[in-house]
Amino acid sequence: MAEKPSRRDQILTAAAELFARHGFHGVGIDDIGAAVGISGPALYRHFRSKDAMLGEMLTSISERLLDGGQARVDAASTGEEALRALVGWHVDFALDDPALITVQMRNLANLTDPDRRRVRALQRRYVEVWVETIRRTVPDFDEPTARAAAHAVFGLINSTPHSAHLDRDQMAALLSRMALASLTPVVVTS
Amino acid sequence: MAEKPSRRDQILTAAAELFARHGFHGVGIDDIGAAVGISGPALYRHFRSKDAMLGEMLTSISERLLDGGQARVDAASTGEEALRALVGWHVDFALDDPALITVQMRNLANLTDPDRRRVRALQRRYVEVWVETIRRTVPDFDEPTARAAAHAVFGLINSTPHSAHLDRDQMAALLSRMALASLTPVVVTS
DNA sequence: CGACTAGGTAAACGGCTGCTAACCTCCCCT
DNA sequence: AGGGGAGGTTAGCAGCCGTTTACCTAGTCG
Repeated sequence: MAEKPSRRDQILTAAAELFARHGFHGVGIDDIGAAVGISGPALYRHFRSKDAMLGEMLTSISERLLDGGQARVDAASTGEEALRALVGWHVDFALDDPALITVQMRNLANLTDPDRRRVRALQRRYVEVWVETIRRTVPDFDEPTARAAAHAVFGLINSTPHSAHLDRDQMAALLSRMALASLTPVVVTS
Repeated sequence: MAEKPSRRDQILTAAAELFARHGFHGVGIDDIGAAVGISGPALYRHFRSKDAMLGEMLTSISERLLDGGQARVDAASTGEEALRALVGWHVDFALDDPALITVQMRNLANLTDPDRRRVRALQRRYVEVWVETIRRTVPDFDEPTARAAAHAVFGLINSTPHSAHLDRDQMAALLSRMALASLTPVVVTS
């Protein structure tokens, strides 16, 4: 049925789950192996090192976030529509891949220097997409304020992993509504 | 002579800073010692173990959060006033002690089992204070929704450490405004 | 059919790190 | 005046864990 979950990706998703739960240093190479049925150093047939796993994981997350966000903004015609699409995109991502979101939030410090630089650059570009979109619809925010607001909205949406007591659709509706409301304190949301 | 406050607290704040920046496992005992001018195993004159430091740090944070929040709610007369006070309290805490907030968010998993249970219990009570206060002013939220909303607001406010590009007062104003707006999507804020 | 490769195993090594041991030195205190 | 505790120091151990090594299979293919 489901075609080729190519070992590498299988390992990456299992590792993401473990990293999210126990932290990068709290997970051993043997734990990751055991999670995919093989054991221990067999992982080195697929990755150069444990750091490389985290590096690939985080760069791919950051790329997906940036590309998806950019695409949604480009597809929107009005600024308000763009903001709504951006919020929806990030909410969907956070709800569908809570482990990846958690790892991205917590484990930036565990990256090797070149990897961290790359991830940081991607994240910065993603934030810029948000900043521009926010300023289109909330003109009374100057740039630093819009940037801080973007980070605050990320925090709001990324809180998902800590509260799974609602089902997916309710959670998506709640988070979108709160995120948009937080950004448009003066305007009445439709 | 129960109080020997300086050294212990000095160590705890230094350790909090380091844990926040590099993660619990990313910080060595020697690093913590060096940060307070002494070196290495001298810390064991003050703490039983590295885990004990984290345990004491997190329980004290959780107690401070709970006590302060409860006090502010008790001092308020109306529900809306209580919510505003609660938001202000949490914003102040996050802005004044960003390292503690970061550690509390990221390093729960590194606690020993009994410590984690204690901290979890305190956090749950703090969340309950929020849930009750939210439901007083946003009656169309049922309890699980209010709980999820509380976590979302925590995420919003706790985003502070990731965006320090505004000065304290502006940041406090922005976060409070966004937090309140996210919780009262229908009502116009005064 | 034989050889190469992809992917897996178990065993061992080596560095890092939390913690202990042994010792030192002020300072306080009857 | 001098003994004991509070608080440091350095040296070293012990265990964990990422990585390497050597070896073992199945398939694939010329």
